[in-house]
Amino acid sequence: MKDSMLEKLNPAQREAVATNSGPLLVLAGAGTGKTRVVTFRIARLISKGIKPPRILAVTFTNKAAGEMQERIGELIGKRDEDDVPEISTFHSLCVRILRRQIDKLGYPKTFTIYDSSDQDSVARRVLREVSVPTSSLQPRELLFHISQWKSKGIGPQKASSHAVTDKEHLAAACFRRYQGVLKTSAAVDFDDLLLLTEQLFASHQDARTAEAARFDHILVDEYQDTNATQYRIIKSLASAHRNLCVVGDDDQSIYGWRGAEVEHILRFRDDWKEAKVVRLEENYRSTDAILSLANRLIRYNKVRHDKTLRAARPGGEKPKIRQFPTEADEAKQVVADISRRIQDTHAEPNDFAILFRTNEQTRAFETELRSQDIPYVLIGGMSFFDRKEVRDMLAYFRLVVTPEDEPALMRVLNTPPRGIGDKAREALLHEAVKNSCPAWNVLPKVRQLPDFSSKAADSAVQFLELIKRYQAAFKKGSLVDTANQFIREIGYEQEIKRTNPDDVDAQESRWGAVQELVNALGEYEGKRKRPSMQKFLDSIALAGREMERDKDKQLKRNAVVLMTLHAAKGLEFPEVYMVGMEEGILPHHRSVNDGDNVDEERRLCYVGITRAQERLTLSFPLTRRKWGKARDTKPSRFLFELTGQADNPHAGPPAHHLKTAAGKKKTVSTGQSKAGHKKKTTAGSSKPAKKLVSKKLAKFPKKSSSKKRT
DNA sequence: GCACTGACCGTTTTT
DNA sequence: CGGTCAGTGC
Repeated sequence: MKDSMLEKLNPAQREAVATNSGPLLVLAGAGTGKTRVVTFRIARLISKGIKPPRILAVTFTNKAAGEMQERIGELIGKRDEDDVPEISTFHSLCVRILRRQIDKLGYPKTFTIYDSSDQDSVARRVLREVSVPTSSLQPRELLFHISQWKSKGIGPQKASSHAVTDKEHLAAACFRRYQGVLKTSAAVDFDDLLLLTEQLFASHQDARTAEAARFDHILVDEYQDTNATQYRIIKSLASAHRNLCVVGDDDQSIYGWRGAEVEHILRFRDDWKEAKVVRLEENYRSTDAILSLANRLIRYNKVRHDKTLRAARPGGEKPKIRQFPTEADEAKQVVADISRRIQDTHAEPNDFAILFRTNEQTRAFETELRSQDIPYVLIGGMSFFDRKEVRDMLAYFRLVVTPEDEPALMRVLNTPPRGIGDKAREALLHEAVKNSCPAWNVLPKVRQLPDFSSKAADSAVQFLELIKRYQAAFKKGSLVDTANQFIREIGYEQEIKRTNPDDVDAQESRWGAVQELVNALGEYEGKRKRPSMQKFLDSIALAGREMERDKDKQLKRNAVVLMTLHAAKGLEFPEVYMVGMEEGILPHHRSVNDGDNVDEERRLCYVGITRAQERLTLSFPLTRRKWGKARDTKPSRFLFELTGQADNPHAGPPAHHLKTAAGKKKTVSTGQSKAGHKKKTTAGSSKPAKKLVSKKLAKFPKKSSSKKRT
């Protein structure tokens, strides 16, 4: 990269990019060119003579990592696989460290990574073993507490001293056992990846220095979402050279529920006293009309760095607020609107994003998009890797790599059925617990267990032989060929046919998924220099739902994007639809009821609004079906805040204004005009604004917005 | 040991 | 409404 490229940046951005060494804090609002600064900075360091592998950039999602990699590639030209900066998520970074060092903590190097369903099965087992009825502590709750502790760096030994409620004490007691099961199963969960890395650094100075010495420069994106463990890992890695650049925005902190603490970004200079601070406050992404809504909304948050983003793009189309009778109508009209825009304007499907608070909301929109033949991508949600047949195959693969993996063993021990039933399975587990060894180690001895019939024992031994044979085979031959042979020998295709006797569609779809998985393995194998099943499984565990196969990529390149607000962080779209803007959804009722998390919901809303570049539509249905029954909804409080209608709830916006606005224009427009209306009619009503507005809005359901602007 | 049936219950967000 | 799980019959 040439220094002349710095001219493309504004002074603040240039300052951030051109700082060569020492700690640097970039406080960057939404759309101020954060990612650009990070990528330019990396490119510049390389041009100043830093070897690319000496640079570590940490991102929050795999998607962000991939995009950054691509942009840096554009800036510095394509390089050899071994001569690029390490750009990864916290979790991938920790996996790499642990694959090198975990034996120091007494784990085998072939550990597996458990996903939430594996965790769930461990939790259930633990609760049963200590005979805790699920009425006093549910597996979910246990996992929730464990995860909370782990994200604060609290291990099983320390947990009980942090427990307050009865459930927490119970959970703390189970925590030790849970961790024990994981260890004997040679497994780590997502939180362990971070926690164990931190523990490794704390207890093994040599490992810490060795890992820290790999890098000269560290950059962390989305720093506001860093939790205590992540913070300490970064501190360990950067403390020697102190070339640490963190970039973030406290207004976009939306992972508090996962242990993220905004304090880390607010108190950066406590630990890095000489840190330079650069603020980016000029927003290039959104029009002024959109940005002023966002600014108005976020001011309702009490605790924040006070800052106001300036819009570099004046004017713009006024954002719309729309309401519909039901959520089905909402989906229909939003999709119709998109379809119309694609036909009438130059807009392409990938100019649009539909953003949700919860994954469950996507269904209606998917159906609608499919029936309108508009291509779409659903980010997150139920993925290919959640399908039963895919999970089955992956369990077989996992077992080959890590036979101690108990959930994998339990999953496939009798899939397809080979006569090993509940009784035998219980006996196997019981024996494993008794000897505190992996269930796998019991398999050779099942003939001695009275609860194993000779038939079950025969099957178990045969199963053992099968896995052992393929352990050897996968080490020698090509992954794909071996996998195909493995699957044939398992007899999975016949099993699919047997369990779906009259449903050819289901048979094809299931078997197709198995073949897709093998294809993915093939693509992986073709791309890597040193492919291994273990690394393939790692990438699925870490990237999982975002892992796209090349074929999908082509297909979905130009598609409407459906995703949650959380998943939308860091992205931008010309046209954004935020749907389900109602109380109970955004803010989510769990955030309102269990604690004071409305501020985080407000930030979530803020993140959504600031994704939009040109055009923003907020909508909600007047009723929502839940468990088969339709229930009335209330518009989200954020709608009142961002339109300025919540400032004085007792004066409230006048009825006649809303009537005209909603009736004539068939849309409640937002923006500057509001102030005028509001002023001249404050005398109108003594009712709280919310009630009034919601009532008035309710009178004009299902009217599509007109083109009229204010 | 295995498949089918009805009662129950109710998901925030993610690596 | 739709997925999960315990209980029942073969």
